[in-house]
Amino acid sequence: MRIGELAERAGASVRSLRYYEEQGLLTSQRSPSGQRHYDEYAVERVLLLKRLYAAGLTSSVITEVLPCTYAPSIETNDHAFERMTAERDRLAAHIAELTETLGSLDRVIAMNRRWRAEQDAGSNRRPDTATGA
Amino acid sequence: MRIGELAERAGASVRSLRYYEEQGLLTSQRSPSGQRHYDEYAVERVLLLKRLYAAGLTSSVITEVLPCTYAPSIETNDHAFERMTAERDRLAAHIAELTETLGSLDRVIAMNRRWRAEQDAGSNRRPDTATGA
DNA sequence: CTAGAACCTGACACTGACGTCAGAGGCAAG
DNA sequence: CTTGCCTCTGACGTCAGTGTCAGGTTCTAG
Repeated sequence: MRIGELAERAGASVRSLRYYEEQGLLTSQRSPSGQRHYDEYAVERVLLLKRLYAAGLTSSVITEVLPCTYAPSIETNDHAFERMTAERDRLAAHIAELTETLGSLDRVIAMNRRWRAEQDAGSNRRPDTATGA
Repeated sequence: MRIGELAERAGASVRSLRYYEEQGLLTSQRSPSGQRHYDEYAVERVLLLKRLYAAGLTSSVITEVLPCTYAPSIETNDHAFERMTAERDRLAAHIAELTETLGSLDRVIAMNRRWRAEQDAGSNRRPDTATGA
C-alpha cells in the first residue's frame, strides 16, 4: 500500500508518516521511482507510534525503545529494555498525577454544583482551598 | 512575598510566574517600584496552575476555567462551568487512553522478559502483533 | 494520450510554555 | 556609598510535531 492509504488507515497525516520515517521509526520499501510502499504490519506500527507519542514519549525516546517491540535480538535489546521499563514507570507516575488532578477538578465541579443549587442562598466563600492542590 | 520566594515555594521558575501573570492566570500587588508581591494563597494557586498545565490544558483554556475555582459569581461561571466539565471529561478520556498505552507497554515488557528468560532457546517470532495497538 | 490525483524532496511557518540574555533599576548589609 | 543579589521589561531562542507551500515526477482513469 502507498503512503496515502496507510495514512488513512492509521489515522495519521501523510506528513507525519514521512516524519516518522525521517526519525527512523518507520521503514518503507521504495519503488524504482522512489515511492514508498508499506505492508500490512505498518498500520499496527503507526498506531503504536501514535500511542507512544500520545503518551508523551519523544521521537528519540521511541527510537531507543522500539527495538523492544520489533527485532528482539538480545544485544540491541539491553538498553532498549531498560529504557522501556523506565518509560513505563514514568507513564504510570504521570497517570497517577493526572488522576489526582482529575480528582481536583471533580471536587471543584462538585462545589460549583452545590453553589448552583443554592443559587440565591447568598453564600459566598472562596473555593480556593477546595482544589486539593 | 516576592517572586523569587513564590517560585521556590511553588516549585516553578520565575519566568513561569511572570508568564502566568501575562496570561492573566496570576495576579500580584505591585510595590511603588514595580516589584511583584504575593500573598500566601498564591502558592496554592500556582500549584493548581501547574497541575492544570500538566493535565494538558492550555493557557487560554485555563483562563476560561479558572473563574470556577476563584470567584464563583453565577454570571462569570456559566461558561466556565461548562468548559470545566468538558475538560474534566477530556482528561478522563486521556487517562483512559494512557492507561491502555500502559497496558501495551506492559505486554511488550512481559514478552521481552520471556524472551530474556529463554535467552538461547532460539525462538524468534515477530512481537509486533503483541503490542495491542 | 492526457487530465488529475497522488507522490516526491526541501524548506519555511507555527504553536506554546518556557529558557535565556541584555540592560536597567531596587534593596539590604557592611 | 558600594557590593551583590533580586527584580524589572523586552525580546529572541528552543523544541517537537505538524501544516503548508513550491516545484517537480509518477501513477491511473478515461
